[in-house]
Amino acid sequence: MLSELENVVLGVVNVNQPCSAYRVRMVFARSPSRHWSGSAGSIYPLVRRLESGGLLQSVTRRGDGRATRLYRLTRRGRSRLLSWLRPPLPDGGDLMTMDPLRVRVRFMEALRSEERLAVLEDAEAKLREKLVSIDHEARNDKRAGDTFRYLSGRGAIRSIRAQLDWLREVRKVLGLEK
Amino acid sequence: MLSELENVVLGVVNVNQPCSAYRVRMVFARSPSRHWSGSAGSIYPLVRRLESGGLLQSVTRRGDGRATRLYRLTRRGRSRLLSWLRPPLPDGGDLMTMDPLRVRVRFMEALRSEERLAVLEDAEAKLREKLVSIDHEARNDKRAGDTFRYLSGRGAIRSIRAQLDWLREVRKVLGLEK
DNA sequence: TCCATCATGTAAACAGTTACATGATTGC
DNA sequence: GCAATCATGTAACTGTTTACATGATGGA
Repeated sequence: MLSELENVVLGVVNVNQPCSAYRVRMVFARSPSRHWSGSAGSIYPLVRRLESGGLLQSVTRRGDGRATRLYRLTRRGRSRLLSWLRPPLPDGGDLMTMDPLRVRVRFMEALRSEERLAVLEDAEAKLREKLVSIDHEARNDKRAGDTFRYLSGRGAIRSIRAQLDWLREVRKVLGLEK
Repeated sequence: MLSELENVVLGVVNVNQPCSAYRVRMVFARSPSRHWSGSAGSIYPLVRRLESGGLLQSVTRRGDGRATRLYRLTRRGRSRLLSWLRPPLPDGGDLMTMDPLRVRVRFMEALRSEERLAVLEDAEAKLREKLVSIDHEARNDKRAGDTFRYLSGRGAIRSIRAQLDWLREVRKVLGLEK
């Protein structure tokens, strides 16, 4: 079984073929989510692993002096990607997102009322800011015709909006409305 | 700096004081999210670590034959919990959730149209099922007056509903409406 | 008496991060 | 000539999981 990151890397290479490990790193580095850092220490060993497992193949671009390895999916690599993508999806528990804000609110009882309000306001400000930048990106993706990147961005937008709406519900229930 | 799990354990102990490591494990095991398993291998060394770091203190319940360690937060433990809870929150990028469904849709281009539909339908069914069980729990928490557990559950509900709404948008954009 | 649950722990493995290290290419 | 970016890699560490191992308690 491949890890989630390994499957995602297969997906990234598939979309950017032929694709250097460095480019894979940049995809993660520029991603709005910081879930995977795309650090050299994770990506280079990982693509090597996928190559020696027969899921990726590479050609080394020479002549221009620098040795850049460009990866492509093998047929086996492609069918691995497809079987990860296709149903059955992981079950409901693994499909649930983990929200660091939600876990804080779970334990927020320990705070005084004004501190609770401060947390909620800080969260709201940070989420709103993020929402703006992701919305920008999504509009660009739409304009560029990158449908699947656009749809993924739309998911992120809806998720953040849900967090924002929930924050107002939390305020209301805790009697912290402005 | 404590890890996210260490902070959450501090929160769990705080809410259930005096609290055995086993009970902490059960909180994770029964959680609808599978983000942390609460495995013995993570929890027992972790609480020991927090104890030797002066954030938890324990009394060993004897006399009834079994040796159960019951933990409480020390003053330092409590102030650590509070400083994790209080602003400033981690920035927007870390506040974003990572959604395994969203990353699959990002790469779904590789699938044929019927397969895409099958993925979306599978996701919808699994999320709906999860929604029902979390909604039950949230109602129980509300009835029991467990406000913060209730609010956290409400966050999960809103998050799943957002995923469900997004799934319909994905269908629409991809021309896969029933 | 037996099974589920409560209860504690360890060893090995695994995934990923941080920090370090090197060097070529492109544009100013 | 210099800085930013492209490009590849390793070593040490951290956090967590899986699998194993043990034993007491409470109820059918």
